[in-house]
Amino acid sequence: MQHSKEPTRISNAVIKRLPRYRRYLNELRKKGVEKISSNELSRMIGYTASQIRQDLNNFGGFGQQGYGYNVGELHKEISNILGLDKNYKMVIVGAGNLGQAIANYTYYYKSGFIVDGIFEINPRLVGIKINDIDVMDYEDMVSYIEENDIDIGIICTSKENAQEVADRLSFAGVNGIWNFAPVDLEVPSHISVENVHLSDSLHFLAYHMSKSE
Amino acid sequence: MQHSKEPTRISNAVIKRLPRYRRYLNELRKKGVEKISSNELSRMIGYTASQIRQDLNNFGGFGQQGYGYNVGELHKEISNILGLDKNYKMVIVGAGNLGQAIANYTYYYKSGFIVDGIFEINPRLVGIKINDIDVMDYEDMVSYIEENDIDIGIICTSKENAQEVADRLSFAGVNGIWNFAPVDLEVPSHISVENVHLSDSLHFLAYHMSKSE
DNA sequence: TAGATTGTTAATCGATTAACAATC
DNA sequence: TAGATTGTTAATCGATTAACAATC
Repeated sequence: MQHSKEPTRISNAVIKRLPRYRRYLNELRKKGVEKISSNELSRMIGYTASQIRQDLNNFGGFGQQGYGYNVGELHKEISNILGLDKNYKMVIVGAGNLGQAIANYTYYYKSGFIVDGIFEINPRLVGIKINDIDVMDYEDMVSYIEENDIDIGIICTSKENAQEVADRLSFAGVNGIWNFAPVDLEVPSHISVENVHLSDSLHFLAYHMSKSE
Repeated sequence: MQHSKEPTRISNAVIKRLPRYRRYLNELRKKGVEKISSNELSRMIGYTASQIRQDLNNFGGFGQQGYGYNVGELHKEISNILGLDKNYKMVIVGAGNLGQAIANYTYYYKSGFIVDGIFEINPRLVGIKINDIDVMDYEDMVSYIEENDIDIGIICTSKENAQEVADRLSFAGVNGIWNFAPVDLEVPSHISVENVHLSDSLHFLAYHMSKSE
């Protein structure tokens, strides 16, 4: 009860649920729904009402007793908590299939994640454009990141090159790394890493498929 | 102590760690390392030795007291547990950027996941090949899946179409769905769904970036 | 045999759920 | 006011870690 807000560290289990809350709230908002109770949300999302209230109260009391939560307001609060009230400048490293796919995949633009450039070693690809984004020489990456205040590096290289790329991104000063290479990276503690391990995901699916037969 | 093995359900927390164990064991194997202790593994992977032993003992005693674990053997055991001792036939639904990327991304081939076909509504794309895989008419998907014993459907459509696709895949008889659309699907309980929610992943990264400043 | 390391039980920690008083 | 629903504390459940006996 002393001091300001957010005294305790919030667990990742809670944070992982926030984007999902946000997605449902966004759908409700688009449908013109103004108000929602934890019970109604529970029925939609599948988490218990108790958990929803518990989760939200980690960040403050967004609801109103006897009424529920205001959909638009809660959506905005969660967006803010997630850090979506600003834009993020990103570069992709590796212009292979995966890098190209991510350059072309514009879904996340809406929430302020902008791909600013693509870096590649293969000289054949340097100079072309993908989805109107320049493919540049990997050797020029560090200076580019420094000069353009890039926030996030997206690693789309082979697993053999991924650590070297992570080192260079860290040195250049990104704050976050979105890693698609199937390897765990070592980076300075002030840099955040989020892994998308597609093969792990597929193996997890395989497990459940082979069990349910 | 009665009955056969695996009496209790294994938690997803455990299963999620298995692909990671497997990756490290594979690297060790390639380096020619034959034997590893839970303590050495712990130092590499970052889980506690206790947790590693606990995890592995959910499936049986793969180690030898006073010695440790045989790398090759353990790798194989984990592969089997995950269901990687067979091949999986997959179809991609949606030949947009993401679908094309996945068709081109051949990383998971190595572990027996084979893309057999791509289905698309847009008639302009029907008939072309992507990475030597036929793009076929979405209308023909159900019969194709039935005739070719497809195991997994990969959903790369918009979120608006994803549920309809999931319904059709379920009807056609796939056992698993790998869902890249940013929406949670409803499917019969015997079908396994694994979500890759790229925007959620990016939002999770954004949270940690904005907190560590 | 002595040393090492597993397999497994017990203790701890953390996350989820239940309950209910506060309050709109 | 009565009814509804939150915010929050307490109870439960499950997962992780510690400890150690079993055993190679």
